[in-house]
Amino acid sequence: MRVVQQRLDRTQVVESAIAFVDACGLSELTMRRLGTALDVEAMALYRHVSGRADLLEAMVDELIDGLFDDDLMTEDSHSWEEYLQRVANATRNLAIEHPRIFPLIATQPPQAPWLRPPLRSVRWVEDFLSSLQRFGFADAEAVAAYKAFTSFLVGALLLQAASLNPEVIGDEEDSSVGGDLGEYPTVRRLQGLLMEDHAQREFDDALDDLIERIRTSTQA
Amino acid sequence: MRVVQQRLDRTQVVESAIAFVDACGLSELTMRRLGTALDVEAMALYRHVSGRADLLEAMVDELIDGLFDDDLMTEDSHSWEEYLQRVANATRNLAIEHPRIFPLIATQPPQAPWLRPPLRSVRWVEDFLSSLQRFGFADAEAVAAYKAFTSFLVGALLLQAASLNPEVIGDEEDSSVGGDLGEYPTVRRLQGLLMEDHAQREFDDALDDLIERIRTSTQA
DNA sequence: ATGAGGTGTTTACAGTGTAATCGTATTATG
DNA sequence: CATAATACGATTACACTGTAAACACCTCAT
Repeated sequence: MRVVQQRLDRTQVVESAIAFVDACGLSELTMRRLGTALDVEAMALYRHVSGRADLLEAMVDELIDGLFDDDLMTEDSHSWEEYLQRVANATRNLAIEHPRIFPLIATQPPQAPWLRPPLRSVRWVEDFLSSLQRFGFADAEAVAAYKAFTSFLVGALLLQAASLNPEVIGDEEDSSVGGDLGEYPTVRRLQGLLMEDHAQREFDDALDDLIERIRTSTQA
Repeated sequence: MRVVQQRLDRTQVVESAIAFVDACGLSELTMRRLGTALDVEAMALYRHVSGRADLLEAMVDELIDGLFDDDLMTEDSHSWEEYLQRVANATRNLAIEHPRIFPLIATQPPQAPWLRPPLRSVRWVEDFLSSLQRFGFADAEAVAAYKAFTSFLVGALLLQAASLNPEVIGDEEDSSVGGDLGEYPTVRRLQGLLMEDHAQREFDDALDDLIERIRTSTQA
């Protein structure tokens, strides 16, 4: 966690907070506890962070801007379809690596009303829109694609992250998870199918379909 | 809020909590404050609710089960497409009427791992699956539709609710919301388009597309 | 009338975010 | 290098949170 180091750093605070939430969950994150994790009194954090709200915002910003460093993002795309696929999978990796923080990314009020989670930084919107325009998208088409794409990501990945969350209630191995299910015959019959995990395939299918939708919408 | 009444009621507690969050936001909801809103000491709430977490869960359950009472849900659908449209629009109404609670609906860990927000009650899954099967869906098709449909709803409506949230940061009337935007020429040029609100149309379009996707996927 | 639960109140306590103040270590300036 | 300025962490303090425990009352079946 914290090595021998004399001076604290905002980056260090934020990264430790991310690690802490990954390990213990968001509700366990406390200024005092994060302080002891950094071997520092709680009030020391306020030199680098204006408060808990600012810390949460900084964690989200850190992760979202860290997306640019994903391997998928380091090389250029040769088509807008490839670009969308790279961004989608990089974001998916993020959701899988930080399932307890992703709800925050999806939920925290953005800095401007037109910034949409999870691509909620001006830098990302610039990259997204300019990339699509580089491949011939008109203004309105690029903006429409941004909105549709962010909606898709939030929907697919928030539920993916939820399924990875350790604090989900019913994870007994019993097949009759919810109790009797006596009045719900269809659910009981299909429970096996409901529990099957095809998240990766469903994600890819939905993404392919979104790409197809964007394609026909820009051709028209 | 609370009329003259001698005995408190769990329903009353939960409904008051919903009204309180609608009015003041989730972070303002406090046992003490909800108590005074009900003209009661905070500890009295614990007779009807086992704690704050239980209260939040009860609020979500109340709203989700209340979906069945929406006008759109009272009459039967004559096709699975119509059913999906009714459920989608009823949920959309819910998100619009309670934008400050919808993040909770989308985020709160479900009672079983195979329950997906926002249709996160066994009763709703039963209704959804059995309805689709009534229109000829095979087992796996109905389950796949449930997963795709819930992802769509969460993505579209969480961002819709966020845009309605009063606590969004930048709502100055200034057109240069985020600051300079000097290094982001595309964003600056398209900012007007980004701020335009076509939520209803985008929702309908995405829903139509999802329906089309489900149709072709079940025919194959 | 009498007992027994159920319901609201009071008191109490550990834990939270954070404002204010105070030394000290670090850095900038001569 | 010496000194002044500043940044940083520690300490203390306070209002507020969720909730456990004990208490008093009201309601109601017997």
